[in-house]
Amino acid sequence: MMELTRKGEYAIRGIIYLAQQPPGRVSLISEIAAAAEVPQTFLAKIFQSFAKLGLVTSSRGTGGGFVLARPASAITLREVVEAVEGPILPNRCLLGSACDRGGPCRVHAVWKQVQTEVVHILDGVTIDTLARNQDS
Amino acid sequence: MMELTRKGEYAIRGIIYLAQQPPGRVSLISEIAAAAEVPQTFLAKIFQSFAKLGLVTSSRGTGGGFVLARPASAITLREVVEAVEGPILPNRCLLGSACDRGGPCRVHAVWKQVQTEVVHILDGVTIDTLARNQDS
DNA sequence: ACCTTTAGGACCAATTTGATCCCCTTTATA
DNA sequence: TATAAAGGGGATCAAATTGGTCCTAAAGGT
Ligand code: SF4
Ligand code: SF4
Repeated sequence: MMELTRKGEYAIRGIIYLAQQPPGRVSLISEIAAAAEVPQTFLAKIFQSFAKLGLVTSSRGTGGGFVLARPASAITLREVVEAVEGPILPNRCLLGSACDRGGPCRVHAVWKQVQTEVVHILDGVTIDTLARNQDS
Repeated sequence: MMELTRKGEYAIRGIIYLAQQPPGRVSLISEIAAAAEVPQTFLAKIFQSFAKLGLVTSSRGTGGGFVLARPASAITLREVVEAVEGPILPNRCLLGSACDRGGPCRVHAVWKQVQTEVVHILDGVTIDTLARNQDS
């Protein structure tokens, strides 16, 4: 239950690589894909989502590629995950106001709590933390 | 992300109904399905899982049906969810010891934390709590 | 025997996931 | 102003998962 999909895993690996580059350095999608060991065309889609959400800046043409749009310390794991997997939502009923049955039941509050906790954890982790190498 | 499937939702609704019955009262799957508004044959499968895991006791033939195998206060929401959805596992790498890539990365610890938190929340909720009606 | 009720497996349609391909647009520069 | 080098976006597709049905067998009561 609650498994991250490949897309989410790839997204994280990809943006971590980008965060490990010298600030301002432009990376090609082919380069990122190779480094993160992810199918290139698939990763391209993922980075399109990133760009649309303003996590990364993309530029086309010769010399184009991707750069982080903000410092890695200002991008949270939650943003990255939600960019490709959609909102953290343990139960559908957390989106629509009420249940399709007779009003929200007691389980509702539990899912709400799960959602809150997970969001909190993921909000507390920034990409620069993840990008730091094992050593130190 | 992290959505409970129909199966999980049905499982919870079904076992809550069972918990709301007078202790020892045997319920037919048809009765539970009608009350919980769940496809009967599908719910039957779910209760089979419950039975195999010892959450409910089943008996066949005339007068047969399902009863909780333990008091509702001794069945946690986690048990119910895991019975049908499998273990709480935010990332595959939490199951196999190490990653298929170069050893567990820093993200690993985050997923571990998510898992621990969610398990903790779900372990803290018992079915009798959920079964109590809105009033009081 | 016969009816009732769960057990278990086979089976199936719809959806989601994981991925590839192709053509378009943008941009630098020869 | 070609032309090559990127990314953008849509169509498409196979595999896996989800959601659900059906049928037969086994067990238990009368
Ligand atoms: S039954 Fe409860 S948990 Fe399920 S959808 Fe309705 S309010 Fe949400
Ligand atoms: S890259 Fe990190 S989070 Fe992903 S599977 Fe490997 S250890 Fe787990």
